Amino acid sequence: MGSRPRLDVSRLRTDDGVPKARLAASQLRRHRRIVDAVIELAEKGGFEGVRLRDVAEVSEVALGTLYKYFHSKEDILLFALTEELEKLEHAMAAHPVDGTSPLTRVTRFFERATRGMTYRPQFARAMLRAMASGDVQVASKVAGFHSRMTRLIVAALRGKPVDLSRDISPATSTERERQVAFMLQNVWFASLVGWAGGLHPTRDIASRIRIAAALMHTKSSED
Amino acid sequence: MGSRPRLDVSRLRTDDGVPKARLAASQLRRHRRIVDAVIELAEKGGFEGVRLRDVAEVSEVALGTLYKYFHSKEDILLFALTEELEKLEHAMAAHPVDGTSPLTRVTRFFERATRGMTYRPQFARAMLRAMASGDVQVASKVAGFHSRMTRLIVAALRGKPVDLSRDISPATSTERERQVAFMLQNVWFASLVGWAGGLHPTRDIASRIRIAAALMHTKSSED
DNA sequence: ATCAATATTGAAACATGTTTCAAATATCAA
DNA sequence: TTGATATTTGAAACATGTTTCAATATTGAT
Repeated sequence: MGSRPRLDVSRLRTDDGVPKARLAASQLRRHRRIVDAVIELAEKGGFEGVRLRDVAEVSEVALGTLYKYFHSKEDILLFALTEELEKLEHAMAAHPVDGTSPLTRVTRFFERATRGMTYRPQFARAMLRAMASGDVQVASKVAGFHSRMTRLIVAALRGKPVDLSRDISPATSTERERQVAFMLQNVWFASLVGWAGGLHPTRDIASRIRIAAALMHTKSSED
Repeated sequence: MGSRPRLDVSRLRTDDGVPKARLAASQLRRHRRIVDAVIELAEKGGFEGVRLRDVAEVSEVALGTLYKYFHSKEDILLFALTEELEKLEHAMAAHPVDGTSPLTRVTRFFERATRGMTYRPQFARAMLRAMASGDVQVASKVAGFHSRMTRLIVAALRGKPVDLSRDISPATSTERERQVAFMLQNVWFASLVGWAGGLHPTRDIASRIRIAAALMHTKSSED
């Protein structure tokens, strides 16, 4: 919260993750080194494994500089999460999920998303922890994540490829679709957190989603 | 995680919050002073407002002793949350929610629960933050919280008073009821977190629950 | 190439959760 | 009451996220 960096280098990208122009190549490289170092450390030791002094050392950047680029430890992990989401978006655009009913498709979508998260368990745990930090700073980014996920879910419900070029706006989906997407995300997130805490195995995540979708009678996308 | 306290004073209560016998009265008093101090500080400054050095000072207990009674800052806040849940349980037992349909009743139940949480916003934020900490230590307590909430939700769906004397067991509810309860809790929690992060007003919490319940066709408790 | 503006470094300091431990107290059975 | 045992205290130390700042380096316009 306190004082912002004097020079707002941290605005390399907008809050939505859109790259801002006008950034020296060396700065982009520094930015990447930082993120890569965090990923590397998170893969080994999860959230706690990411010690910022180590991040600074691995990425060959001064500790103070880290804070010119990011607001906090959580902020870096959220950035990494955004990159994961981008991968998922591209995968969905290139290879839309198939299946004959919205229920099947949406279930398969979440299976894919879950696999992407749980493939590197420690890294996933670190990102989840960052999301759940409850920090106000972070909450708005989480909201952005949410609306991008909604777009993907709606596409899966409809059985159409996502149109990534199209802006994210409520106009592209019905109220009902957004409500369903909202709930499924809630269930997905809660299940991931439970999984991360060791309360249940990976497989349960998918089954909860399926149950939730079924409960909402996700048979046809309008009903 | 690390080393447990040498002498397990911290087991004043079991993980479920059930008081264990055989505790000197002076220890119970210390325990209470600690919790009260945390509540007092959390009401003023939320999660960050709870500085353990202050807790120690206000409760007139040495810092090291705090850690004989609780595993962490989150642990104390979770204890406070459990107490809130107990209040809710007693309120529901004494004055069951009424309404002619499961949808109405469950909605009213969550309105009551929400009011109980948001009445002291900073305190609520602190408890939510503790819940979301992602700590494994804490995850199992959250699971316990979950099943107690499930019992209350099922009672509301059925329009019967909770039987607090009855043990919490799956046998007391149908699969379907538990699934609905699970999802509503996910939505409730996510909405509370969104509210805590300033993303939306209190009123939206109730409306999301209503929408979620309606989506699941919570018209009669078996259907 | 030179200079002014801007960014990075290195190192120390700070804040706060958590741990440690010897000395002082409290508790309780005999 | 006394002594053995268990608990609490007080104070310092530790770990790690975050901030600060003077000295140094980089960059971009001229």
